[in-house]
Amino acid sequence: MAFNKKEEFTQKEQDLAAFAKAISHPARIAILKTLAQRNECICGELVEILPLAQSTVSQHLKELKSAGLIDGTIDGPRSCYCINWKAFEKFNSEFNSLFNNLKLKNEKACC
Amino acid sequence: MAFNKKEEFTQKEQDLAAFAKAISHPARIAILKTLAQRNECICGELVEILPLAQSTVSQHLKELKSAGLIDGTIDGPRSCYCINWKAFEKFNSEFNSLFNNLKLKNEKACC
DNA sequence: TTATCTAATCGTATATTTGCGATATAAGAT
DNA sequence: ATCTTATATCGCAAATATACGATTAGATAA
Repeated sequence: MAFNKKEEFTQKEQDLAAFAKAISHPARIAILKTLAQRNECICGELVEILPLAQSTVSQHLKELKSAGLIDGTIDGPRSCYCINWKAFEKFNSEFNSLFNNLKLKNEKACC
Repeated sequence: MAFNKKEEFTQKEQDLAAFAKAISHPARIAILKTLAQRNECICGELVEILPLAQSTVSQHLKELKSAGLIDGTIDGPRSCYCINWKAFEKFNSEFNSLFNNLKLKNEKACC
């Protein structure tokens, strides 16, 4: 691959893609689902729930955090995570404005 | 990496992740956006719009098609693509049932 | 202090993705 | 039949992602 061409696209396209990339692994979906149900969750609980090693879970949490989908705070020797609902709202509204709004106009059959 | 552990998760988690993976690149977002606006589109038009080589665009189209997000038919020497809105509906409803419904109950502040 | 417990990071192996040029295929035009 | 034209596929190189064990760092307990 000569070069990464991602910067050649619009910021909205990159943002949507980045959010989608963050939720593009079942382990991260499972993490978010758990956080959504419990409102907050300790890292160790997630390690017990998921069929993955502690280091791998930690890596997935790091990705979700750096993508802005979750927040985390250190609580003594452990780490507490929760969902950043604002990021989900932003994704939802951009996804809708891009696809769901257009859908209403264009649902006629095609190829 | 010893093994790919994706099959260890639920089917819903895998389906959501697969859809997200399909839209996790700005080029594929741009393709879908164009198809949503025009209802259908010839491959060559997409190649002109995107800052990518023809072979790369073709590859992205293949991924979108095998993920079920678009349909394509051969029209003489060219290929016509359009969005499969059903796939978007399914993603939307699963995404909402997983996150947006829970959000209403759990929006209190946390970590 | 030393020991323990929790979580993050490092190092590494392997798998997958991204991208392009070159080639193949298939339909239409000459 | 040959020449375009449009698209798909192949083959390769480089970049990223996935996963784990080992190690490190930080807080509490003994």
